[in-house]
Amino acid sequence: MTNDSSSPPPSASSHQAPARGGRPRSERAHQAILTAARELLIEKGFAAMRLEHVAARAGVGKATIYRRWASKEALAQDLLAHLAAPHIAVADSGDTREELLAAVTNPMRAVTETDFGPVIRALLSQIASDPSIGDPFRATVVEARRAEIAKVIERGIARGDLRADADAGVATELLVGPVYFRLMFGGVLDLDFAKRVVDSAMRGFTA
Amino acid sequence: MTNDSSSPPPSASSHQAPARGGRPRSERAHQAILTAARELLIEKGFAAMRLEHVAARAGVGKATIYRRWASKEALAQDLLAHLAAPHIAVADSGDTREELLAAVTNPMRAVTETDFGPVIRALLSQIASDPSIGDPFRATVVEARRAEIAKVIERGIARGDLRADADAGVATELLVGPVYFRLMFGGVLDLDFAKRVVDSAMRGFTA
Amino acid sequence: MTNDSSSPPPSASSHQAPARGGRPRSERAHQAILTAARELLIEKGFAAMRLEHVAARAGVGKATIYRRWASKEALAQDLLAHLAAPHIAVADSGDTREELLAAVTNPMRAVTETDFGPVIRALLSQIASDPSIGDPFRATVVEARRAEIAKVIERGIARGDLRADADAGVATELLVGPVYFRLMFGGVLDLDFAKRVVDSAMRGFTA
Amino acid sequence: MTNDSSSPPPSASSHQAPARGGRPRSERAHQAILTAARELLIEKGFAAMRLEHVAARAGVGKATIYRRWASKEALAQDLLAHLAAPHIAVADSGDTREELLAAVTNPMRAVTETDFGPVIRALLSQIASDPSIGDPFRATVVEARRAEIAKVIERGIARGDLRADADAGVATELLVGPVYFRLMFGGVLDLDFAKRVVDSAMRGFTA
DNA sequence: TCGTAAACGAGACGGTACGTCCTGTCTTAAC
DNA sequence: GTTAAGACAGGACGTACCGTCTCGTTTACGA
Repeated sequence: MTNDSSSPPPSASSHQAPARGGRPRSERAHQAILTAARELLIEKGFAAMRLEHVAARAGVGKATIYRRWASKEALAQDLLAHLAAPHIAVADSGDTREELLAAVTNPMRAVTETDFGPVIRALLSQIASDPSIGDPFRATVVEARRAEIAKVIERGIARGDLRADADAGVATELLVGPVYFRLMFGGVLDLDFAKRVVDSAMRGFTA
Repeated sequence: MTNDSSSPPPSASSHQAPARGGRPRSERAHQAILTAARELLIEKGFAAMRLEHVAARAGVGKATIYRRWASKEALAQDLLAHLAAPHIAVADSGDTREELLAAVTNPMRAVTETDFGPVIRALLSQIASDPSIGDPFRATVVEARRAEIAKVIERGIARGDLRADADAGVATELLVGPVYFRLMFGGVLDLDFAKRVVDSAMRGFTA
Repeated sequence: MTNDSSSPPPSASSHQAPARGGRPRSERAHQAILTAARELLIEKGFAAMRLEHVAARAGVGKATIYRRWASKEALAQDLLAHLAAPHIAVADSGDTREELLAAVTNPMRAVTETDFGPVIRALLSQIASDPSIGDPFRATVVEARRAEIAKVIERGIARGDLRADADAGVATELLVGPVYFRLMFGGVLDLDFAKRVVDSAMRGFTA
Repeated sequence: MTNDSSSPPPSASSHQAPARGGRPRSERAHQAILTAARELLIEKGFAAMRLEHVAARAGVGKATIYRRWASKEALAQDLLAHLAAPHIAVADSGDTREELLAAVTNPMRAVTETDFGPVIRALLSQIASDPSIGDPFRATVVEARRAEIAKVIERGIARGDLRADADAGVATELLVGPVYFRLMFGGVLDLDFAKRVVDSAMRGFTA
């Protein structure tokens, strides 16, 4: 992208006013809306979350919400992106097992210890069915995590800890899939679970 | 009120009329409702599916729906249970790898080749967040699949194909988790994918 | 009217449901809406009368109002027609002056002693500017009054009380115009005023 | 704050800026607002006239309107007063019938040939129901017309053309009432009508 | 020739109401 | 006593304006 930033539809985020004169948009209102939306999304779920109630809880007029986000979906996606970002990176620790464990515990902790858990729980259907939420989420959060895990596998192969033909193309599924499976379908999500997933994935089932 | 047989909630299924005199319930209406509900759930998603539209498409009054299901959730769960049942069992084939592959391809085919796919996609949030849908689903479908896979692992160990300490407690997550991960977050769901999941899970990543 | 009653738009009144099956429209709701609308129209005026408040005061959903009247204007016009009807007729009393006085006091009393006063005050602009209200009002109420006064003039001429060329074409304007003038632009509306209007109109100003 | 001359409400008109330093009010903006307001009042009526649209059409910010007029009512009343003023005076012509005719044709022409017609049509309800518009209108326009007609009657009596007890207290109602009656309730407003009103009022109906 | 001060166009603010739609319940006539 | 039809009270939708409040800019006056 080399254009000089003048294109009106703010492709990625929703933060900018459409520029020029007039009273600037209130940052206070913006944050109040995001907070109220997160709370109500968690309390009521996506379907039962009412923008009318978000506005009331944020102490804001409905128009102030619609000025920034075109729909409930867009607001929810913004929320999701903000919450997911901090729990993706896996640092190069020198210890391959430790890094694989981090690949499991990162999403697990995000999901059990932060608001990302209830929020993504509330939005699973939308991510899976509604491209207007799903596509941006896949393009950013999911791809970032996949890339991070691919690097873990590469480093493990380079260290000689993992076999040379370890399948990086399904590693994310094998390591993170179990976490989301239990998020949806129940089962404890603790460190022991994470370790058993990593052990099984490393050693395999075969005798 | 002195009768004791008229209590409305039919504990298990929703199929029986409360018996007694009067015009019997129409089987035609029942099927028409389920079909219309399935179609609209797939077309619009759970949140945007309107009982008003279900009634209209089924050529039925709204009261006829409420007489049989207490809520939109109950109707959706009924739909889900009917669609999930046929894709769980894994036959004893004598070949452990083949059985593990079936444990992956069973849910994968259900999800890609039948209406179970779009329906569960539409209901993921409800399953994850709403116990009134999630609990029955977990208690039946998920537990049945978990038990089926546990038997596969047991048979594999008995045959000597799998190591004695293969962790059956996370095997379902390792084999089926990847399928749901891709269902939600994108990625092809084909036989090659299933084989790579099974291979990785059997051999492990370690050198 | 000889048509077979199947035409859907109820040309005159707003009372009939569009017929056939289903729950019939509630007469209680209908009356409650009319009462609440009359009260609020008088209290607040036409412009500041809110259908939301009419609904609330009547204990009715907004849709129940919109099912019967297409707009605030239609509801107001219905109100007006009901209130105007009883104050038009002038009985043949045998006394011409008495009948002319009745032609003045009839609208004067309607306007000062009944709800017709505040209601028409609130609707003057609509009657004068909006044919959808004005035309029906003119065709019924105004024409009826004009015909009634024409008969009074005729009887007066027949009795020899009025000159043979008394101009019936402007008699309504001369007798009723003053009442509406004061309704709009202020001035007392009492029996003395009515008598002075009648005296002036009978004797004329000329020496 | 210790000054006592800065109090904002300019008692009579709306034209003066509150004086002192600063940029003077723009006469261009003032006229543009009045023009846009007149057009929209005529096009849409008082209730549907939006200050937001007035501002847009005048190419002016909303605050610029509110700086000059406290409300939509005040703006409308200003409009009305400006338009009514030129059609009130009745010159002493020496001919009583001619002057009485002028008393009828003055408001008739204002109403049929100038913007005063559509404007007052749009404001009748407000004049009749809302003292904030009605009182100033009565105090200026109506009283001025009443005084003008009283002088016509006086001159007519002095000339011996009218009877000594001709009732000046209802003359305005008798002469102008018919014009407003037809403005509201329909009927042609032409010279023939004016002459018939004057003839009837002068000669009376009595034989 | 500069502040100082107010008005300017623009547009966001917290609200209220709009007219539509949907929910879950209720009421009818027909079968 | 179930059916299709449809009215009911309630309440959220997304839009449109209200009257107020910043903004950054423009225009005049007095120091």
